[in-house]
Amino acid sequence: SSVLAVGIKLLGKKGKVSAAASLLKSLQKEGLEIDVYAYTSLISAFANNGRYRDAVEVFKEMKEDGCRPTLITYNVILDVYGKAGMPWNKIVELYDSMQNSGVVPDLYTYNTLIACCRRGSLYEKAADFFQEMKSAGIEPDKVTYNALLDVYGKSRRLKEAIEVKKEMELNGVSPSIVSYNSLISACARNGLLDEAMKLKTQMVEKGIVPDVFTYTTLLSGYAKSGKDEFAMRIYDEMRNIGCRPNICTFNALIQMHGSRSKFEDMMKVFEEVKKSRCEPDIVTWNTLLAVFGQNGMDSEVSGVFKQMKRAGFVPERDTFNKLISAYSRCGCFNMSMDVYNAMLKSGVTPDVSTYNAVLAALAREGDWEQSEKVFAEMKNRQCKPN
RNA sequence: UGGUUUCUAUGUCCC
Repeated sequence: SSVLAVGIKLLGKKGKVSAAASLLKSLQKEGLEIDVYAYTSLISAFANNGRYRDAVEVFKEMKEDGCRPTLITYNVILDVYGKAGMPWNKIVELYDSMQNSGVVPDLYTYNTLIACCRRGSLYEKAADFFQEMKSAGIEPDKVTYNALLDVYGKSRRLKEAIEVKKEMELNGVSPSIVSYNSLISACARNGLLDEAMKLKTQMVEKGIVPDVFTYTTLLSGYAKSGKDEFAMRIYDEMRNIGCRPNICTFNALIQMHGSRSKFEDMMKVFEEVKKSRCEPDIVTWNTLLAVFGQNGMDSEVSGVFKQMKRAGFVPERDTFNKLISAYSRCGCFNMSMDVYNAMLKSGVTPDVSTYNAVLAALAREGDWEQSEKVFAEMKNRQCKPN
């Protein structure tokens, strides 16, 4: 069975996580008892491939199978809950059940819990966990500080984020490239590009070389502030110093040009992606869909959707949401509803954004009868209107 | 430590 865990891990690393899952299933059918290592590896494999729902399913199955989760299993699934954007009470429930079954949280647990607080700007909760771990005698490490710093940054608490940087320095943990990138991102998010550039200078003075994260953050920050020339200057600088743009960098450029309706520049970047031995990812496809959708270019939307599927992408909820909205904005009401039905058929659960997009489409069409039905269905499915 | 876990960048519905 240890062999199984290693096999699952290897398949997961290659992105063949479905194969890993069926391997486990078939061995189980043959009567092999699946151990906690194998289950945990599979959960982890799903998580690394972004398939959080499947990861949670495996966690449920392992418990039904009578297999007791270990500390590591809990740590992995906590991370999954955070990345999947599970509601906070679910995360707390999991943390409680972990402790109730006698599993003692470790450094990783706390780091993961703090990282979970980034969603929803739960900086007070993060601070509580930070205290709790210290009371439990666990020394925060660089990941702890960086996670906490990032929570503050994402909660628009720049001052507190900077305080964390000071505190880590006082405790003998030097801010790393992650710390700087996180702070730069926090500044950029608040439109403080001058501050962001100062931090970049500071990191260089400390001997830290800006990386593709740094540059992409700054590029997108300038783009969002409407300072396209500065954004392009950043892009030039990164290439001049030999920092290779990756798919995230290209996506930021595609978004920048697209939002200015500079379709030719946008498609040039899209071509550049292929030239650079990069593969378009789900963000690339969703960005293109959104841009064409918002500009009423329905044949382009369909073309992109086809290309995306040809490239082997299985549309997820985000994509469906964007398509529903895109077709509706293009005046293609029927197409928009077809997408909604296709989404339901493929087993993807609508979320509040889906319902908002569908309701908006129905509103544009003036179909208030149907929209009342959808609104009722939304409440039936326990989906809270916002 | 038999193998599995934690931190930073790009896209996001409605208004």
